[in-house]
Amino acid sequence: MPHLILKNLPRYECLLEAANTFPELDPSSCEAFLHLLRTGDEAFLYTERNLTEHGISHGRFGVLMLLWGQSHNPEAHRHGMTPAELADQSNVTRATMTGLIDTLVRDAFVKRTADKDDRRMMRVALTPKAEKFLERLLPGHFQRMAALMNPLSQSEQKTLVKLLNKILQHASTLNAGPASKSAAAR
Amino acid sequence: MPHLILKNLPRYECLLEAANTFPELDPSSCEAFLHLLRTGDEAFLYTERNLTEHGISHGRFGVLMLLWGQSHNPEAHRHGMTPAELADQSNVTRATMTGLIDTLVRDAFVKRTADKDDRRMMRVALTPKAEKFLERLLPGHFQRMAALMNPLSQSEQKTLVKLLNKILQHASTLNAGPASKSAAAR
DNA sequence: CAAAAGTCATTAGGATGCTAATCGTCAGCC
DNA sequence: GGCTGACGATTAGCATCCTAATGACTTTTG
Repeated sequence: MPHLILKNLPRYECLLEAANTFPELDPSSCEAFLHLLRTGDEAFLYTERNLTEHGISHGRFGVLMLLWGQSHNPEAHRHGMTPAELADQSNVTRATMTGLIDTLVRDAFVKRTADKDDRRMMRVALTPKAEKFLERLLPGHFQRMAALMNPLSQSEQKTLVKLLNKILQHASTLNAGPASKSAAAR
Repeated sequence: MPHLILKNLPRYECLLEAANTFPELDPSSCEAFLHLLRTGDEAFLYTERNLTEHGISHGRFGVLMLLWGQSHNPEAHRHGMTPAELADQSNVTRATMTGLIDTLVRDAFVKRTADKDDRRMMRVALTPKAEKFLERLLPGHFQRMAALMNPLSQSEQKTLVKLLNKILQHASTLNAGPASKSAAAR
């Protein structure tokens, strides 16, 4: 499930040429956009391979990390999280979260317990098995991140983060803003 | 199908703290990695919304763009491309490409014709309907790319591309290299 | 020339994640 | 107390993309 289906990005000259046909095309923006998606795909692929080798999908890993982060947070108010909380802090729907939790329960990585106060809710918590699993998995995972960013000096990494953050902030407002159904002329 | 399941990236201090538990964790690399994936997701989401509004999936759009690029390439040797060529230049398998072409044929966006010389092969080519569709769709698509990159000056965009390219080159070798089955200790 | 090996497209079956609809529970209001 | 509307979790059905296996065809080789 790559974000960009193109393996070889177009040369800059091709973008310049295409801009003759489409005046809306800004070659510099387009180049940056394509590189962003392509690099993100490749980086994602590299870490995901590690996860699948350990028999866990990316989505399930994300849920484990969310729970792990919460269980290691001193401000944590309660034990475990509800499926709704997990879904809200992820980029998946509640229905999808139900499915993710299903498979995690099947593999004994999390436990579902009914909330005492509100019987609509469930609480999801890591099992010791999951803790051990993460302790085995995470070192390699972090090593891969470091390996990926190896060609960049620390200051280059800071620059990258700064630039990406500008885009991220802007994209978030763009994505959240036009919930008004009609974003483009049809 | 986001790459990163985390909506809110961890604060840098949390990474520093986690590095105490996991000495393999390089906070700066980790931060850069997470920002890369997160920003890529958000940027992707923004352009994909435009595509779904026009009733086309991201994968199908990619195939159309590949065919469009080839048909506008003066060096193009022959008319159309084979499914294998399309799959090789994409990030999907040949089986997936068959499915993508199926739906594109159903929507009359491409035509399948048998290759005269090699009867194992098919040739896939855009229909006039697809050309018109792209001419209608692409301006908005390019505008979205430009809008996304708007907060960055042109020189910042160049810097971003340069940094991303370093990562991309390195990640490509990392991904292609260890085809030797044993990438990590099990 | 004919068997073996390789290539191309496709099919079958599975995993993942979505939207929409459903069921149970809670909270406000008469 | 008993409706009514809102919310939490789940289910059902769908789309996408994967791996592995299959059948048709071409090329190589004895």
